[in-house]
Amino acid sequence: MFQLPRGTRDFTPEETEKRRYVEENMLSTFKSFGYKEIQTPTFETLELFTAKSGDLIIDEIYAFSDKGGRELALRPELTAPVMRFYVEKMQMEPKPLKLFYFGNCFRYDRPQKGRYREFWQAGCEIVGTNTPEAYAELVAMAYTILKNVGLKNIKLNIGNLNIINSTFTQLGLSKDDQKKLLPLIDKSQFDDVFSLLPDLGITNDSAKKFTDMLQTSDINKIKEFFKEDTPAIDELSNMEKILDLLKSSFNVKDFQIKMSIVRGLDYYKGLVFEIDAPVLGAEKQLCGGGAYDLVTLFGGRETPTAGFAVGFDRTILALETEQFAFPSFKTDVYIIPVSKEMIGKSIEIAQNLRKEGILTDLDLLRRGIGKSLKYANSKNVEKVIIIGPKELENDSVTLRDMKAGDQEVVKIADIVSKLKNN
RNA sequence: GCCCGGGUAGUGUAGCCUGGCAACAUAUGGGACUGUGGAUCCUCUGUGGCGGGUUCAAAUCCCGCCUCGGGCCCCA
Repeated sequence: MFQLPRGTRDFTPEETEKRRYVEENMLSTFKSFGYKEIQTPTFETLELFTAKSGDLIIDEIYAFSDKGGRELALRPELTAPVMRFYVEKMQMEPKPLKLFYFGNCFRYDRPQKGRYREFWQAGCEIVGTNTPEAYAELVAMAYTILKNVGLKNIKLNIGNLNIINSTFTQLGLSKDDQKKLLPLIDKSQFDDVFSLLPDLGITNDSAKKFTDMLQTSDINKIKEFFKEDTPAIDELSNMEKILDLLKSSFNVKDFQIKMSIVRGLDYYKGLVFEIDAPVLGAEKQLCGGGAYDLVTLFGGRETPTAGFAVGFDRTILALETEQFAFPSFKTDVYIIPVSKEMIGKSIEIAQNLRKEGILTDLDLLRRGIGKSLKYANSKNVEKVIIIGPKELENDSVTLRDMKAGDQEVVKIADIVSKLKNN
């Protein structure tokens, strides 16, 4: 017996149908916002990812050498590949450039619910604009994607790294000090932040104002923290515009300002946001994104970029936890030949139905009618066509409605119209 | 990488503590039923995650590993 590799999964027909439904739903939302889908390879050069995220992450990357000695890696995420693609081949495309993707990614991590070694991400990047309306649209689209697939209970949090950085500057905190604070802020351990600040030379009063600011969702309170002429004021008014547009024009109202969003890496600039599904427990983040700069890191001409990624597997889990009613995908018709002699004619009829776009299955086990009906029933097929010599003499078949339990004799020429009318 | 809890036919479970023929339900194939389903009955097939130890004897006790899950770490 062989076993699945740790952290990977098989998907049954039912699961695959669910996943395909959600995938198509997500992709159509991207498209509705004018985004175009792209694809990149499953593996890339290892340095693409280490350049972006540092050598540390190599522990969590599926890295390998190929037979030519090239250092390669299964992609752990898709932003870097998309930006590589952009810098290599798409820099001259008209702006803004709106790209989305859907694909599997790989991380060597301890698996648990909502975290797998092979997982799927849907996401997008927008290149060449940093207007408030572009960012508001980005956030609204992330929110809309999750709402459109049918999630009821999600939480959208919006922050801004430039503003956080300005607070550090204003408080006169060194890079080292910031490194101590950021993990605590990220984990919302504000009491620990507060008690650490005096050690870094911050007065109790400032420390209080700082930790209050981190926890407020009132943008005016955040403004009060800053002196009039700091760059943060511009960033704040930008953020205010984004939030206004979200609320009044995109009609996305249930979000929170959360200044304590830090996100992992330092190529994020300005806007950051996250969407959680509280039902999921420990691994509850469904979506994360923001503005970032990878283009210059990858050798391209400087241009604003922003994007987000949605955890596809977690979205499915959240839908299941919320007991979402996934549509069922049934076979429309099951054809039963009553005897061996009827098989040829049955196949012929099946083929005609298939040409008409009717999902048609056919008995392939030469089973009796009773068993065949039982099978059709267990597969939730709605209609059964029974093909036997009696009806065939009049160019007819028996069409049986499995739900109602009644049946009628129908001319072969009329089957399609009969089926389509129901 | 750390702590904790699981793993018994395809699926869901019992038995484990206190070692003694592996059980039940359901599903699958065949049949009762040679032209009519969901019911009923009969029947075939299919089981201890893997490896080692203790023992006359291991699903059961012990050890290691694999794997799933809860919580950490991390989360690009």
